[in-house]
Amino acid sequence: MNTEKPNYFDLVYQVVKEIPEGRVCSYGAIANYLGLKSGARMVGYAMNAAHTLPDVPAHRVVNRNGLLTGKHHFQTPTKMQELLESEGVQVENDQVQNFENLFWDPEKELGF
DNA sequence: TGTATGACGTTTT
DNA sequence: CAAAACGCCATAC
Repeated sequence: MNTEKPNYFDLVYQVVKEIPEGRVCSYGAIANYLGLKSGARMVGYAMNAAHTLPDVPAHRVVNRNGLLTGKHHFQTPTKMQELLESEGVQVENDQVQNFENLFWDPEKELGF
């Protein structure tokens, strides 16, 4: 009984909102956690809509390379890096340093 | 109503 | 090894 369609956007918001401060996550990781194996695009696009939501730290979500691909969609292209650095995440050349260490895995952190 | 595109990632050529 | 195409679903025009 699943007459309602899976609102991927909402699911993404829930996970992103659970990302602790000073941590970063990747689109694919969220997509994988939600079952969107190849729907990483949806996660990124969801972030675009997430802009209207205050509890969705999209700046903590980066691509698989740890690159701030979506920085250009923020209030200012540098805002994303500013926010990350403000939380303790070192960013250089639009790339998250120590990305592996700061990586926040939903399945792992949430204790799937 | 249909086409085009998008904050990615994986797979194949 | 590198580059290109595909897949996924929703929004925009």
